[in-house]
Amino acid sequence: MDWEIDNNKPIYIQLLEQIKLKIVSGEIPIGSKLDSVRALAQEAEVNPNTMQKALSELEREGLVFSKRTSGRFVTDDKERVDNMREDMASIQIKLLKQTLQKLGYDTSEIIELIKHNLEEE
Amino acid sequence: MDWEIDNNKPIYIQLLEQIKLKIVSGEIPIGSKLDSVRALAQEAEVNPNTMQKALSELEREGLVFSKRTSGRFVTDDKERVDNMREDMASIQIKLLKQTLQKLGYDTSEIIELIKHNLEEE
Amino acid sequence: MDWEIDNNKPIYIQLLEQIKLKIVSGEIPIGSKLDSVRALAQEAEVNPNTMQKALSELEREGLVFSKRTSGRFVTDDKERVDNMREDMASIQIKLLKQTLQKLGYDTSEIIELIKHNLEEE
Amino acid sequence: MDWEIDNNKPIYIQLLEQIKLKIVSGEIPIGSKLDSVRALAQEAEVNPNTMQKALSELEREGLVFSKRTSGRFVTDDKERVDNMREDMASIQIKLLKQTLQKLGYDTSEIIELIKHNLEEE
DNA sequence: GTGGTCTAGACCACC
DNA sequence: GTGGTCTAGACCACA
Repeated sequence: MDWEIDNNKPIYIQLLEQIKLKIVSGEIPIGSKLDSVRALAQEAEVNPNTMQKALSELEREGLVFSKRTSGRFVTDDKERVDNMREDMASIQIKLLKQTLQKLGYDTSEIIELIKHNLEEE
Repeated sequence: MDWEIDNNKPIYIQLLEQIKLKIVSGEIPIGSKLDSVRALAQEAEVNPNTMQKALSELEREGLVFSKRTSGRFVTDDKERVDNMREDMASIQIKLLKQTLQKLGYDTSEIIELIKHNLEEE
Repeated sequence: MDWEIDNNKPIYIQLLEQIKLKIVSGEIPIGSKLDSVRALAQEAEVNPNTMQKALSELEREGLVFSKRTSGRFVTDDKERVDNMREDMASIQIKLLKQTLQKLGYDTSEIIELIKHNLEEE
Repeated sequence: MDWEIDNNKPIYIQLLEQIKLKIVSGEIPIGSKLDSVRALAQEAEVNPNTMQKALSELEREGLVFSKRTSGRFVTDDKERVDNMREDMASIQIKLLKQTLQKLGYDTSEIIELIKHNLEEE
């Protein structure tokens, strides 16, 4: 697992987001066991408390659950994960649309812009 | 000018972004005079210092300049504003692309998704 | 750290300049940790906000970066610091040259003048 | 007379400095009559009050004097002007020396630097 | 009246 | 404890 941490956002949020992305994208399969907090923390070079906070948050969101003694697991609720993936995509796209509209682009221009930007490189 | 402030981001950043959007979208015309710091602060119901900070940032970005005793003005450099508009759009689109890729969508899926989401509503 | 504040310039600019000088001259080593905003402010006998403003500027210039909870550090980019040192010197010299030219001295006179003034004392 | 005004310094200071330079450099000859405040203000595109302030200041410094009804004149005290020219040069050079020393250059390095910078271009 | 600076003091999230 | 943000209120030079 590769981690990218910068100083502009709370670290635990960054951890949270990156784990979340890996779960919904399937890079971390549903039902699989996560490494220990300590191991993850070491890997990401953060304080274990910080990693702990990220995981607790994921638990709150239902993406992850812990079995008392055997560790933490990714939820095995495929539907939930799939929905989340679609929702995240949909939300991002709508936010983009909003922003571009505020910038004064109309719908047809937006489509043009996106095509142009997606194609290049 | 209408202001929307929430608690998820520093206020001065939100002010900054909203003014910026209005400038690049043309809602505030290039070369025009802005209201005084105090007036804007009152309108947005924030402390004058906070508004000042937002405007200073805009000044750093070259979107705005101040004449010490006669007020603050939007730059009259049309090209700069236009470029900034395009850049902002382009950056947003690329960020979306990145996020969707991290979510595991490939380029053709991304295009499908966007079409689907833009058309609805 | 010794501070010299007068009333001819904004305080935060003076703080900024003095810290900058100490960094580029190596008096404050690259990569080292700065005292906390509060400590520095107390030392310089200014309001913490004023010191904060000075440090934020330095951060904008890339000479310093902050880790939100562990403090502020001098950049460890030696090249950047060295370049800045050279640039600052070069700029000062060119400004001097300009001024002396405006005073009506030609290049050879300028060299004479400088020699004369540098040697004495 | 060509004027360069920016927004980073008090305008009257900029006017003052530019007139002063032109007097000590001889561009405006000693004993000569200055244009009227109104004419100068128009030329420099500033408020007459501002130009007035600059000239008053020059008067205080003894570089300029006014004859009740016939206008303002540059002092005809050649020695004073010459001294001022030399002093200004000398002060600038000493300031440069100080700055470079604070940047950590020793005297021989300073000479090298200056040679290098003066020769180029 | 304008932008700009400064202080004092408070609060917050983060680690 | 750290940096960061925000408010309230004051003062200044400039035009």
